Amino acid sequence: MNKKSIVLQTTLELITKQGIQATSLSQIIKDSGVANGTVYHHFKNKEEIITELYLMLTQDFGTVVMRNIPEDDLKKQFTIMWHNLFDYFVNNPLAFVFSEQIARSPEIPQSLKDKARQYYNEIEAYFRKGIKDKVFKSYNTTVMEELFFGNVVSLVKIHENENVKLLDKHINQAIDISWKGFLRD
Amino acid sequence: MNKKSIVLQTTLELITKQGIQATSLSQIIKDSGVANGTVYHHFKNKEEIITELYLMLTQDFGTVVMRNIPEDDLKKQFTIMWHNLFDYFVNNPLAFVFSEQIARSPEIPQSLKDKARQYYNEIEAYFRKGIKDKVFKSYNTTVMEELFFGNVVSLVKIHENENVKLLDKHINQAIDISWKGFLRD
Amino acid sequence: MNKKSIVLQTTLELITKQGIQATSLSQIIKDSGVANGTVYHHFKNKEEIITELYLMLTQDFGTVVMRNIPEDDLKKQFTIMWHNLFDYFVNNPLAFVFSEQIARSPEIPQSLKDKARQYYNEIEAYFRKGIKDKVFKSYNTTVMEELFFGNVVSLVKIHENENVKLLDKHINQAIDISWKGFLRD
Amino acid sequence: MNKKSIVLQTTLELITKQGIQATSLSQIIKDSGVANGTVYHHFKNKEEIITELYLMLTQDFGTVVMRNIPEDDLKKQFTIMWHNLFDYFVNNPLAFVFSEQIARSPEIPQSLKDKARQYYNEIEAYFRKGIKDKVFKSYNTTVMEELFFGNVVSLVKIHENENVKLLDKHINQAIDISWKGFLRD
DNA sequence: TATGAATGAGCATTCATTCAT
DNA sequence: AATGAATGAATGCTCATTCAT
Repeated sequence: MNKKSIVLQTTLELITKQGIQATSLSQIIKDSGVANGTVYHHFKNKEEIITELYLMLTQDFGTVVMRNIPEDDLKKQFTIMWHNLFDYFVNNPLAFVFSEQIARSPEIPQSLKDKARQYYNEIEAYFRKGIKDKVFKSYNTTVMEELFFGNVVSLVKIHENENVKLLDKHINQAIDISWKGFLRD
Repeated sequence: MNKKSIVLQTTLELITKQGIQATSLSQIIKDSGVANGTVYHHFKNKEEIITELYLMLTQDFGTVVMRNIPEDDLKKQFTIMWHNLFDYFVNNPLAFVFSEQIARSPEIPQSLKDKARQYYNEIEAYFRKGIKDKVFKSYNTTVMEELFFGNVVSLVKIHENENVKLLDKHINQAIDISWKGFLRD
Repeated sequence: MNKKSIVLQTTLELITKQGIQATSLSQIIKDSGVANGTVYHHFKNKEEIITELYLMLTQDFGTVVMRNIPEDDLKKQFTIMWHNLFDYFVNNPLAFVFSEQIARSPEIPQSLKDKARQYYNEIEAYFRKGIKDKVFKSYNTTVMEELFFGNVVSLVKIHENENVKLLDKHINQAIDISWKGFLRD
Repeated sequence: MNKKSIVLQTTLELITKQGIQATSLSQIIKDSGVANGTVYHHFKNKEEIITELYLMLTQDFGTVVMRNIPEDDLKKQFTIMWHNLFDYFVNNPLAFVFSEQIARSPEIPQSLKDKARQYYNEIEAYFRKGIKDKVFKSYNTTVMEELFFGNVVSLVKIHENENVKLLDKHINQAIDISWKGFLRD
C-alpha cells in the first residue's frame, strides 16, 4: 500500500469520524504517518485529497442504485432501489456525509455536485415510467425523487444516530410508507 | 441595538451564508465592527455564541410546529403541521442549517441535540393518535417522525437549491405523498 | 517602545543586513522577541511591514535632497545636492536598498515606485534651470537625472563594498566628474 | 537539446522575469518539464545552477567590453567600450540582472564576485592609460571605473523602465556626459 | 541519463483566547 | 460595558534536497 493510498484511507477515516471541515491536514499527516511534503507530492492541495476521495467513492454510485433491478415489476424495483441506496450509504459513511454536505457546502466544487446529480437521471426515469404506467400519480418528478432520496436518508440517520436499534421491519415499514405515498389513489 | 445583539446578528448572517465551521470569530469581529474583547465580555467563548444563537432560534420551534392546529381533523392537522414546519425553515434559514447539522456535527453539544428533539414529542403524540384512531397504519413512530420531518426537509432543499421554481402545487403534492404513505391500506 | 515599533526596527535591521527577500517573518518574530500573532495584530501581512517601513524612511527623502540648497550658485547647489543624496543613502542603508530595488522588484507596489519618483521633480527643475542659464548643455533631462543619481549610487556602492577606504577626496573627485559631464563645452 | 540545457534555459528565463530570489527550484522543475531528480543529477544544488548560468553568461563578458577597440584613439575607444557594454546588457538582460545583484546579494558566492570584477582590469588599464596620456585628470581609477560602469547601467535602466523611448541621440548624450567628466580641465 | 517518491524544516498566515486598561 | 494589545498553537502550503530504482 503506497503512501498516496495511506493518505486517502486516513483522510477517509478522519472525515467519516469528524466531518470535512474538522479534519485538518496536520491531523491527516500525523495519523497517516507520512511526511508533510509527501502529501503535497501526491496532491495539489487539501481540496484535491477530498475531491479524489469523493470521486473514488461515488464513481460506483450510479451503478449501485440500479444494481440488480428486475424487469417490469415496479414495486420490486422500488424495494431494491431503496435497499441499494440504503445499503450503499450504510456501508459508505463518507459517501453519505458527502451526499448530505453536497447540498450546502461551498467547499465541494460545483463540478462534483453536478456529477453527483447524475444518478438522479435513472431514478427520474423510473418515476416517469411509473407515472406512464399509471401506477404512480403524476406528481412532479423532482419532488418525487427528492422525497424518495430523503426517505432513504432519514432511515440512514436513524440507523446512525438513534439508540433505537433499527430492525429490518423498520426498513420495510419505511419502504412501505415511501411507496404508498407515490401511488394513485 | 447593543453590542451583544450586533454580534449575534452578525454571527447569524455569517453562519447562514457559510455554515458554522467556516465562520471564524475574527470574521464575526470584523463584520460586526465590535472589538475583540467585547465579544469575550458577552460570551465565554465561540461555542457560547453559537449556543445562544441556537437557543434564540429554536426556543419557539416547538410551539411553531403545533401552531394553529385544529382539533380532531387529522388530515387538516397534518397539512398545517407540514406547512408550519416548512414555513419555519424557509423563514429561518439558520434554524434549518442547525437542524441539518445537528445530526452529525460534533460541535453542537449533546444537551442542545436533546433539546432539539423535544419538538418530536408533540409530533410523536400526533402520530400515536393517528394510529390509535386507525387512520395511520401502526408503523414505528420514530420512523414516521423521521420520514415526516425528512419530507419537509426535502422540500426546503428544493426550495433552496433547485433552479426549479417551487410552486404551491408542488408543496401540496409533497404533503399528499407524505400523508398517503402513513395511511392504512 | 511598543511592540509595533520593535517589529519595524527589527525588520529594518534585518533587511539592511540581508535584503528584503532573505528576511523571513519568522526571523523578524524571533529577533524582535514578539509573538507571532502580535505582528499580525499590527500589520495585515508581511508586505505591509515593508511598505510602512519604506514610507517611514522615504517620507523625508524629497526634502533631504534639496536641504540647505543655496540660491543662485549652480555649482554650489550641485555639490550640496550630491552630498545630501550621498549622505542620505549612507545613513539610511535601507532607503538605499529600497531605491536600488525599486527599479526591478515586483514586490514593491507601483504606488510606492511612483512616490519614490517624486523627488526627481526637483532635480529635474534644477537641471532645466542649468540648461536655461547656459551652464549645462541641453541634454535630455531624464538622462541627466539618471546619470546624476547613478553617480551618487556608484559612490555609495564603493563606500559599501570596496575594501578601498573611500575618502573625502574621492567623493570630491566624483562630484567633479559628475559636474563636468553636464557642462557646455 | 539535452535536459541540462533545458534546465539552464528555463532558469535563465525565470530569473530574468522574476529575479534570482523569487525563482524557486520547484518552479524551474515545473516549467522545464524535467523530473525532480534530473536537476540534481546535473547540478549539485540550486546554487550550482545559478553559478553555471552566471559563468555561461559572463565568460564572454571580458572580451565583449573590449571588442573592436581601435588603437590609439582614446575617445573612439571610450565610445566603443561604452556601446559594447550597453549593447551587452540590453541583449543579455540576465547578465544585467546579475551584475546589478552581485554587489549586494549574499547568495552569489564571493568567488563569482571576484571573477566578475576581472573585466574591470581592462577598463582600469584603459583609464590608467588615459591619465598617463594626460587626457583624463588623475582621478582615482576605482572611482572612474565605477562611474563609467554606473553610467552605462543608468542608461540601460532608462532603456528598460522608462516610458520615454530611448533614442540613439540620448545614448550619445550620455556618452558625451560620461566622457567629459573624466577630462582634464 | 533520468525518474519521481519521500522527506522535514520552514514559510506566511489565521485562530480562539487572555488580560490590562 | 467596552476596548484592543498580546499571545502562541495550529493551519495549509512551499522549499531544497535525498535516495532507491
